[in-house]
Amino acid sequence: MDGRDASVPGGVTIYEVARRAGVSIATVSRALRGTGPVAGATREKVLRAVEELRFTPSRAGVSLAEGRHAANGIVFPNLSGPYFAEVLIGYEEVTSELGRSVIILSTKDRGPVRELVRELAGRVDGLAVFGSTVPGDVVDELVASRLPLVLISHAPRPGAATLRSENAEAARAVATHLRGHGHRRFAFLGAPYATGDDVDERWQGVRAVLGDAVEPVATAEYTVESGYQAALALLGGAGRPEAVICSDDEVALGVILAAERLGLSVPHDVAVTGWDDIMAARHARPGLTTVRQPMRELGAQAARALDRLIDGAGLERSHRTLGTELIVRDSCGPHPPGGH
Amino acid sequence: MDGRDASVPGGVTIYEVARRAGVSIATVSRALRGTGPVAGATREKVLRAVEELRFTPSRAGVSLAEGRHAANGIVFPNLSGPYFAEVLIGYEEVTSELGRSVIILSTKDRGPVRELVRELAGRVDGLAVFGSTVPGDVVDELVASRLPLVLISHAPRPGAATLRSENAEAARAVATHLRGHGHRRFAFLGAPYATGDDVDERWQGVRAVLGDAVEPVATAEYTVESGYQAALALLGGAGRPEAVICSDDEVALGVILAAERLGLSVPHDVAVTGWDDIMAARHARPGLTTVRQPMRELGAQAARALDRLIDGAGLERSHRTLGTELIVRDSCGPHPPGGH
DNA sequence: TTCTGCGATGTAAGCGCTTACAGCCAGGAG
DNA sequence: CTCCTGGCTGTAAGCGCTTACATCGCAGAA
Repeated sequence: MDGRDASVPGGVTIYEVARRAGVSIATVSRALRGTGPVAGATREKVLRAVEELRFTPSRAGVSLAEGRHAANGIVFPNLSGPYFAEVLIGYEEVTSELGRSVIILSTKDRGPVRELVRELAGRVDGLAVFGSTVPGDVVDELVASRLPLVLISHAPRPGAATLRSENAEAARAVATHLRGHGHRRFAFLGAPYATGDDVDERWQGVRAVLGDAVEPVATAEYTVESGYQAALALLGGAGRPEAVICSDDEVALGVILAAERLGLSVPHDVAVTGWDDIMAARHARPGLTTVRQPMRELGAQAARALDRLIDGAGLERSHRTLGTELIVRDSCGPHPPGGH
Repeated sequence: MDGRDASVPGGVTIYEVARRAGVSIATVSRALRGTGPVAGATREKVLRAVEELRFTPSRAGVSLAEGRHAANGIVFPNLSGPYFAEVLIGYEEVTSELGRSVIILSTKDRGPVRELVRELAGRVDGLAVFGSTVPGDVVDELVASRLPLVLISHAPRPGAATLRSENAEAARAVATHLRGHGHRRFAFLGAPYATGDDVDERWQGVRAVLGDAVEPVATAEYTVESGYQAALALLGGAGRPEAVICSDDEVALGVILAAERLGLSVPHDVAVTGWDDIMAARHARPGLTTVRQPMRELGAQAARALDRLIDGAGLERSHRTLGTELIVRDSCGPHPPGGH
């Protein structure tokens, strides 16, 4: 006679538990949540009935009565590379610890993003959104709706908390380091980028140091494949740059493969740097010089910021920037032995 | 205490829309959902009011009234490597197309898995669960609760649909191919494994062909790092195997790195194979011979199977196996030029 | 003209839960 | 012996929505 216990349709309800335990539904609720006093013997009866009927409170009923969903959302473009996945790991871990579920939404190759985001917004208490995954006016709408909102890797925006890693300074460090190796002609691989996004900031930082010596080059996506393709063209032609600064580790790994394919040695013939310090950067041959970005921490902090916004009644609209670190390996140029 | 927000985040309710449009809430609902007839002019008024008030129906209210959550869950151990992420991509895409949200739960390093899974089960219409992420009795409980359930990469289990990729046959193909290269002493890298899971099936297949010529070797995890560590020990010692069959591409990439570190040439000194055909397998040097597993398709089919279970009233409890394909590259041994 | 049929709309009953409030029943104080 | 107090429990009012059913006009049929 046990029906479904874990879902709305046809599930065991609190009324059945109450009847079985011989108490009222209020008592069942109090016994289960620990709100209000319940006599020991009564609690026993209730718990037994719950066990026997495999009762789990209907989430929809609870949400409606409590006025909260106990769920947070996160919107990202895709999950193909390590970057978004790592951020998601951090986000899910903290959100889960805070007693909320995580609802995901991927926007890549998705038509009705506006509708999907609205739908998502309607079932969460707060939302984390990666920059450039959602049209600006949709973000405006979210802000206007006063939904607790954290924008990740997005330029500071009034009305929403933003969280990102430091870009410009690290980009200058990369450029300076490369110039220290004696390189003179540079390419920055990673466009197209939108004003104010991470890649744009990196480009601005690089440009600030290298000026006209660096040329921006577009890639189709931030993947090994597109880095490879772009690099084949870039390195195969005349006027090959001495160093390629990539906006992303995966692109950089593609560049290294292309160089190898073209018979060029990295870093001797061409230096390469990446960004993010994904796992593969350490294992690549040569080891990829890159900028370490605290990906999981980004997700974790987004989750915590959201939590604060949610029960802090939306007062704190902070803009936080996490530190990054230049990780020098072998792909950027020869280093004295023992240096690491 | 009377709450500040009378409602689930979002604030504006169907009542306000109705008042503003000068109609009843029933009409608003009908106009929005397209159920029942609504005069053109009325619909206009309603839509305008909705627009002006930025109304989004409260999901909890809808769920309660409809008796469904319009959300499906997925439980995986972690999201670190490409495997689970790829499956998740396929799952999310299809689930989203079917008009449901995706709620995720990661179990790795999580204490109260039982509670978390129960909680999740209470807010979804169906659940996809990777094998070995959840204790057996919790699975039993889910089955008993009659929640639509798809077990991914799990041995067929009465009461739940299961979905996996073919393992044993492909494993035999790998073993046979390696033997064709003339290798004699093998190691299988990837334990510890549980009876009936993917890795166990692969091991059984390999063993069926190679018998005592293959020795199982444990790795701590399925990561590059642990493959690397395990291989350092395995290849550094005496009696080094001529071929290492890995249960996972990431482990295999770690083995290749370890071989390089030890000054061994792949495949000349030691052959290596992987499993999954992740992106990096193609880009590795040498290219990694592996078994292609349709990761996204696994997720997509899980989503579709779940959908069928949900509105098919749980009739179809299927056990499906997706085909895999041996992908021969250079890491398994020398091939005649122009071969593959 | 009266009646019928049907499109358009409103009314109200839930969906499963939480919780303010009221009621009840000891036992101790006065 | 009465009154009060405080612990325990029940009653019932929502939470925001969907939808069966009732109602109301109005057009076309008789």
